[in-house]
Amino acid sequence: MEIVTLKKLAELLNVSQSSVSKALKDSHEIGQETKNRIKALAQELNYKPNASASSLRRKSSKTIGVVVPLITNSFYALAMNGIETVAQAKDHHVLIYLTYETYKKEVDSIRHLQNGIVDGVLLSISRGTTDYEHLRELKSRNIPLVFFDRVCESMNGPWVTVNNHESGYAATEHLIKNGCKSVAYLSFANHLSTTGNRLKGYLEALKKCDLHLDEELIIECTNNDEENYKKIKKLLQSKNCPHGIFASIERLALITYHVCKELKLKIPNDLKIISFSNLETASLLKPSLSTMTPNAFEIGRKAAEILFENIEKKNFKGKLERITIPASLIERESSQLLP
Amino acid sequence: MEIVTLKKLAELLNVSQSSVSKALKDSHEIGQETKNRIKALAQELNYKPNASASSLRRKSSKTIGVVVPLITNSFYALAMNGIETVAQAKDHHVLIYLTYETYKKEVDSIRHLQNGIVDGVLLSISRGTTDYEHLRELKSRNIPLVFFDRVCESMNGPWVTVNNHESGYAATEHLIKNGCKSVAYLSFANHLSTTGNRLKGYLEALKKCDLHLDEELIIECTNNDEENYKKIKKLLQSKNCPHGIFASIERLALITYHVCKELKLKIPNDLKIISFSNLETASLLKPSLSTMTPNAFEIGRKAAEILFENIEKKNFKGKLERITIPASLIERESSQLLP
DNA sequence: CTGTTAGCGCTTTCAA
DNA sequence: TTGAAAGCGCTAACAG
Repeated sequence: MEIVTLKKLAELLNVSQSSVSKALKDSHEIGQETKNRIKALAQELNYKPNASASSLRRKSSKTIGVVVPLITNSFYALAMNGIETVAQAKDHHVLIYLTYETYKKEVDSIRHLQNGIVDGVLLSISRGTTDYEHLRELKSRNIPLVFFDRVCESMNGPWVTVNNHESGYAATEHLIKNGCKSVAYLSFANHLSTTGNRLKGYLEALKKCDLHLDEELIIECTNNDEENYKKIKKLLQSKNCPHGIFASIERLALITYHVCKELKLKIPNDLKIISFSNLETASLLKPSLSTMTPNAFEIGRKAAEILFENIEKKNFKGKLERITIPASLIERESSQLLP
Repeated sequence: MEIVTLKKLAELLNVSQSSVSKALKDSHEIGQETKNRIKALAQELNYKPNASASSLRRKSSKTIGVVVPLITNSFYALAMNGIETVAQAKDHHVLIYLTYETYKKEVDSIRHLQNGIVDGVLLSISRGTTDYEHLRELKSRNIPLVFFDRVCESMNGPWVTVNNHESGYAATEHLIKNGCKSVAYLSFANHLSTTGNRLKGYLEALKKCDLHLDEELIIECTNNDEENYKKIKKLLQSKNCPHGIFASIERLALITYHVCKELKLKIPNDLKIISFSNLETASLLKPSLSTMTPNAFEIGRKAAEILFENIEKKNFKGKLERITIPASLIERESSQLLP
């Protein structure tokens, strides 16, 4: 089966290619009569505009790109829904790129997006990224960029994220109030704006509550879950074993649950836990997991909204929107105060 | 900042545009000397090939599209990893489209993919899809299509999926062997190849085990979780309350857990549960959830592999690959045989 | 080894 | 209201 192009339609109808193009876009320059004929044939032959050609020409594509580190993280899955809601209203497609927390894939993705393929980009930077040249390139091509969740504080761009510092503070304070005399922090990539600020909140809470800061209670976790498991196990077996654990990301809380199972530690009796998380099953776990829960949907929605503002008035230098949306502390069994 | 194109590089270096193009592709037609000069300048000026232009010209884009109903489902999140592994090896990008279980978004996505933007498509069809015209269009444009997970049995295409019938049988039989005299099936869109075949397996197991088939124990669930909650609650409150429940998808098992919590039903004492699921937290739930677990990564990996076979020998009519990968029965507390 | 040339399919002046 | 023509940036066949 032959592929139908504007040219072919034009030949078949004995009109010019440009008339066909205009007619299909409902341009006022074309008479109703001709429009109808053209549209009818296009429909019949199942004409589909070639996306590459039109974006090459127009340098715009009715598509936005979303670049995220992982999708096995409930936060991103939910944020995506918020993004989609807006994109749909604006009649744009959404392309998702996964970076798997690596710098290389992030650069690749941004580069792929750099030419005509999208009108704007939403990005949550990956763990491996410390250099931002690829983002500057993107901006230098006038492709609007909005950070969400993990933002780049050293770049001059709009963003939407969680109130990480305050929430980190609140989570730690919650554990202390519920009786923990020592609290460990399971860290993940402290250079990231999210987990880095959660750490700051943790430190601040220790100070305010007059708890001694023990460096050994700050566990540096990575993408390697087996290692994380070992580190956490070691912590919980040491005589330095803390009363409470604050996990900076949900994966680490789950690993802690597994370790406790192995070591037969009772939560919250032997150890209290709270975690940043959007996990749907938090309330069904044994014991149910106390969480600091970001409003993922809203963060996605708002970021997309700002992106479209930037796309629509590309040349207008508006104010720099940087929005912080509070997370909610949801107290469940894992951090319960015991009688 | 000016955008750098091949033409500009050519002018600056006093060579032809085609030489630049070839040099950057490391063509053997170009001398080492010239190559070096060209590459150096390209690097310096931060040249980025225009993806639209080159795919318009080559009619190939080094990109594949993956269209899935949802990403808040751990199966798809994991399958994506398998797909990515292959795509990466083949030096292709992956674009993800979410259909949110709707026919409209599936058609939109497939149409968007229909021109030049991708070299091939992986698809798990959405709940709302019953008409396949959009897929025929895709094929008529010679864009290879491979189904994964939810396949379209009435279309003549390759696929990779779970052994749904057998697994449905095994899950049901497992409940019966562990003492359930009656088993309910939480269905979801029986017209889908996955859940439809699970239902068949369920029915077959009832028959083989001489259990009476009670139509009222087949609960038709939808995308509306509130309604699903009500339906399941009604089932568990009725005098017809089954001994066991087999959930066709993981969301429904979680809802059942919530209902049991509300009704203070003890699992597995009052009710045993097993579910199709790739949920990471299955073993941490209270009680831990018995699952029939598809090999999501492998399904994604294999589907991508077949897609690339199709892309690479586009005109070769190879055999139609239709692969079934077995799921694993993982017995946990929720379906335990009681003493 | 290097360059010339002709488009890919579409949009957009500008002229009729 | 319609059409002619130029060109987006790149590739590839062909010539030198």
